[in-house]
Amino acid sequence: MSDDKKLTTRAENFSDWYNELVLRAELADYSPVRGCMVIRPHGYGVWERMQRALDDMFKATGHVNAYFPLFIPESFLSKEAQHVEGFAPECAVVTHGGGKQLEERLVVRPTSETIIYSMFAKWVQSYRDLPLLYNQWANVVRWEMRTRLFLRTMEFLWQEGHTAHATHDEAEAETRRMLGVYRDFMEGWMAMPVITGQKTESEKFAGALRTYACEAMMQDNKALQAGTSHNLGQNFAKAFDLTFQNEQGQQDYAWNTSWGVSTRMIGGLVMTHGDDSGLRLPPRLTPIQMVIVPIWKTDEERAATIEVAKRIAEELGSYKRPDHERIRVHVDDRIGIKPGAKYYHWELRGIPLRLEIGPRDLAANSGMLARRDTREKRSISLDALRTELPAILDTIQADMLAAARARLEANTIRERISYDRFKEVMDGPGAFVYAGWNGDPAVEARVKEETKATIRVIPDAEFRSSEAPTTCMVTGEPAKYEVVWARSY
RNA sequence: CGGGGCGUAGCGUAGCCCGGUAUCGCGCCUGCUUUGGGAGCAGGAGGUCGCCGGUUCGAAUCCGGCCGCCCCGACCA
Repeated sequence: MSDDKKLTTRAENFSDWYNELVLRAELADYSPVRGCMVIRPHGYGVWERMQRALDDMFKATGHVNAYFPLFIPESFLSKEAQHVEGFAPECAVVTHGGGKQLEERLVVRPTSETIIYSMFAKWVQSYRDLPLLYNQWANVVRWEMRTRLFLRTMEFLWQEGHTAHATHDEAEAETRRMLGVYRDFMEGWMAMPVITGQKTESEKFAGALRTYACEAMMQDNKALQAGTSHNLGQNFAKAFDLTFQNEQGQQDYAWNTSWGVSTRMIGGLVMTHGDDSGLRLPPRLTPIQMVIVPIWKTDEERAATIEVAKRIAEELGSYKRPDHERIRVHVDDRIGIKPGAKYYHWELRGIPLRLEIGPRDLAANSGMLARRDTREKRSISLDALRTELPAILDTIQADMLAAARARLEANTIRERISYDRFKEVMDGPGAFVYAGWNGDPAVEARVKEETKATIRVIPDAEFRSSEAPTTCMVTGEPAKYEVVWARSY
């Protein structure tokens, strides 16, 4: 795809901007199958970085990976009433195989609770077998009516954690622990600040006791649910006869949790950090951290600058360097393309650093280093790259989080506002609005109907306002909770 | 599934009302000259005009049907 045209700006049309950016930065493309996308190497490279970081965090919190089948017997889904009600309408179902109609239809997993807990039931007899702390990296299918690249596709990639515990409290602690892992990942790796909290009844997972979520604010001030963690109670254990003998010798149902994040996070990354020149990738997740653009006039200069560039790339990226000192460098040695065109190319793709090396630099053993996030450009000694780059990348990572956090705060409303004012805000610029709620689902439904805004979360303590709201924004009745309202993806 | 828009070369488009097999830009290929913020010139390749049918001597264009995609709604990670 060509790089020569300007992007639609975010102000002109945020939605067009997003679609164009995803396509032109070569993160993904539309596929021949409606609602399904192809994740291209640049996008998949980001996903691989995400997987690696998260997988390390899961392992460090005691989890192990396993893999369960893509196909689930249709009857499994029906065993948990809420679950089937929530997922049946969006399931793809296999009716034929090998040219014959199947005796029992197979559902293509929309999520794997049922098949995983059916297996857990086989493996657990005693409290000594607990907890089971499993995770799987997989694809799932949900037959969506309306799709958008990364944000909602019919097939998507994710990880789903599934655990079984002896007590409610252990399961609750696990649910909260993994929500914290997600938050750490989103803030520490994606540089995307989130609000954590509990979902209301109407927004919780089908079959869960409680659902917790990480909500991030996109640049159009809409919320993106970026990760969820569910305390499933004993609902699935009862449906799949997942029982164990406890210390007292009695049979008891296990307590389950499940938690997941998906390729949707890549959409969140784009809408958190992208600008009108293209993508901006945080250093910890970008497939390429620095691109070197050699500049020359003569053949001799070309040979010399490319040679130096390649030597630097090899040194900095050597597998012999310790992991935290290794820099992912790409040399753009394409011939016949002017340096300026290369700058635009890599800026569109969000590469955090660009090093320009021309004949003048070579003579001084230096290069021009440009930051994608701030567009700052300065001279740097080539000998200093090795020692300085890790700190520069850390700075970019931190600055991107700080900028995103400042934007979140600038578009958050905490002062008491009237419901009329709330409607204006939602119809206008949008915001995260902290307000009192009387706890009535009917009020929630009415606000959604009238403003398209929903309660994103009942925020965790650290996010709540210093002075709790006393009245419901909509009815004026005493407030039961402080909640965060916003339109969402 | 309701509302709106659109299908012409890899991408974006003109032509369609007033039928005569296709315009322009970008990209791509070759050569030469270029290369510190989107190169220039010359030559060249690439299209069953979404699909099926109808009208006609003749259809990108008119008529009927179908399919697909995008956007807005209901649903949703």
